Amino acid sequence: MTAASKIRNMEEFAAVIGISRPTVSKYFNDPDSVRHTTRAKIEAALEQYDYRPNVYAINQNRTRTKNIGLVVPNLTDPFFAAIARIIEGLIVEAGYNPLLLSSHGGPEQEIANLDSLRAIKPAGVLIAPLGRASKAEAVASFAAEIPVVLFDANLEDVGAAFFGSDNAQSIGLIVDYLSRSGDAPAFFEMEFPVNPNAYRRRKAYEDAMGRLGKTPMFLRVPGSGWDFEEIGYREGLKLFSGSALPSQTILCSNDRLAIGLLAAAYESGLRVGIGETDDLRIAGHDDHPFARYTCPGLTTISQDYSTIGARSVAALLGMLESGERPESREMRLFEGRLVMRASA
Amino acid sequence: MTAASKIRNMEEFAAVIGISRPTVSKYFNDPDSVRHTTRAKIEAALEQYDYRPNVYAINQNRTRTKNIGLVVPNLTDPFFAAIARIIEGLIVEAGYNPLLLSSHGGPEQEIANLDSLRAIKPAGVLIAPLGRASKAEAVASFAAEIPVVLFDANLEDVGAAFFGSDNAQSIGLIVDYLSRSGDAPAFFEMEFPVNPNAYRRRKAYEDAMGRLGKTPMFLRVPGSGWDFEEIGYREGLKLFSGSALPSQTILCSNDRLAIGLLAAAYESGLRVGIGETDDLRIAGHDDHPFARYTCPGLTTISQDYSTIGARSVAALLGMLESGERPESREMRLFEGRLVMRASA
DNA sequence: CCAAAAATTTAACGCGCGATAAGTTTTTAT
DNA sequence: ATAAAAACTTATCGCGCGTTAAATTTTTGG
Repeated sequence: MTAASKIRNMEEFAAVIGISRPTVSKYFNDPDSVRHTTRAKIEAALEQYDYRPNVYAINQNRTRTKNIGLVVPNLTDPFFAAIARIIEGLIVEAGYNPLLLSSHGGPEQEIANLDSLRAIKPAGVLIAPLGRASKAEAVASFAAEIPVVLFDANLEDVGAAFFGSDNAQSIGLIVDYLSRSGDAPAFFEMEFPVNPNAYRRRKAYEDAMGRLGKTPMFLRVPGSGWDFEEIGYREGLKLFSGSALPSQTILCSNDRLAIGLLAAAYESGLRVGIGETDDLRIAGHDDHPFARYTCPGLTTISQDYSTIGARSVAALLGMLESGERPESREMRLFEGRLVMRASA
Repeated sequence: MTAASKIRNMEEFAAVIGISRPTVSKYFNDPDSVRHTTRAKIEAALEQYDYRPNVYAINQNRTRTKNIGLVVPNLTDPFFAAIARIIEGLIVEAGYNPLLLSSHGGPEQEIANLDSLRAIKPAGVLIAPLGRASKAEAVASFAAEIPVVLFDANLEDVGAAFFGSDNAQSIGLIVDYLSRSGDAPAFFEMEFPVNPNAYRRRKAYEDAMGRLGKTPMFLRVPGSGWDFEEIGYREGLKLFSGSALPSQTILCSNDRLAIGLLAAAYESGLRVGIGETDDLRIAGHDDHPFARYTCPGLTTISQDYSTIGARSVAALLGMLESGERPESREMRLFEGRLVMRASA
């Protein structure tokens, strides 16, 4: 376990085993490429001495490393923290080295992230773009240099593939549910959302209401940025103190808005829930990690992000291992699942 | 803006400017070390050609790089996500390159993180240890090799410095407040917490109650791991359906437990708040980003983590720039601030 | 046991940059 | 203007590893 003399480089390490350096080098690049007896010798030596190849020397002459970048819009959002964690695990499992970067909600940071990634010559990059705020050209030119797969939010024709949620399906599902079980919902959303999914959900809501022969009711509130809870709360207070609502059921564009709205309803003395005596129903979308613990628990749509993550990673690894980009851009949307809780 | 011929390395870059490579090299290591006229020439060329030094070649012969590791226990916890973001910003500001790693609540991952950090030869590392679950010896031996500053949770004598919250002060403050404004609080906590701060808070609660001449009332619930909301919720349901509470005021060891407990209270039909007609008061600790949006808003203690982050980074940078470790281990605890909301 | 195949060794180069020593040019101060 | 100081150039190593070609050894299959 303890090494008397510290090994300084691969040469010395090879020497103490009694194996040539090129063979050791081969081993580190692919343990199966050497005879199993020599592999055993090397691995035995690895136990004794704590030698590890110098990553900088390894990568110096490589045009591509074993690093995979993972860029998310905002790690402060538990939704992205959770999906990032899943994807990180998959990358490690595949023998690559994940590099997690958060854009903190800003397109400048997103571009800065891509720049730092360029510097480390990643094998590939997974990006959940900021969306509307994304400087799409910058991301596109990055994707022209380095294999990129997008997830969560799409940018038209950028990257080799996109995996996300089927907003049309999921919003349709929850509008349907809400309409069957009570009033058809009004749609609570920001006037100028940062995320393209928000626009898709708006459209999906409109379509779903149309199918049911009902007129869409929009509760469009001012506010920009990523402080969704704050916006939901602030605008909720206004809403509940003002004139009558178009519907006693409110579907929020996402859970974070709904969390703010629930707080506003509570503070306004409105009872939220599906009971006879309740004043209001509120539903969300995303199944945010905290949606279980709102008061009452938030009825919402659960995105299948473990599948989204898995498929995104698989698509990227496919490109890396084949060494070629797919002839056509793959794009898959996965269905959401209705999660019924007490709020609607 | 566009370069006809791609620059491949520093030699070529120096050639197109008409400057020698060593000078260019000097520039990249310290832009102020060259004459301002040559600096201007280089920076003008940087605009034209998109040359960037190969980070791997730069770091190959360095024993220390410009990388600073940042290890947090769990990025899924918005509290750590927020503090990580602050610290990241400070590191970038200082001209270093942050590397964010989450231990995902597990000591194995924490050690794995330290191992990956070792491979990139960081100048220094900031660690918020898992605490009780941390394999302290592993962290200590890491700190013997590489400059380390701990924050949030302390490990006895590990690292060059520790910055955290003064749990004795903050718990004292909120116990005092709760006692003055109503019943003295019972203390809701996990039986075997993962975090050493939890033990300090337990002790602080005991002391604070002692100072007030009251008998501590512990609500110790089973549960381990990091699913605090789940534990608070599950055990809260049991608590509220069982025998009478020792006090109508409950102070939770942290906000995430409180969030779960609030959900349980709501579901149990208990009204939480400071009003005459309310059944129960609940308070927390940490000022979790979502504490504003619970129903009712959660009274809690706000940790001064912008100061904790700033001091931690400053201490580490101090070591790096002086090139020597401080003779004595610095340890500072910062006071928490009472945040009064409707829950208590 | 022998030939063919596979694995390994030896020797050597190159990657992109940091670093240094000695010589040259430019700037600064008197 | 001139000497000293500062900045720069030229030349040259070395870092730790990947990679290759040719020579050698070991393994495999018949």
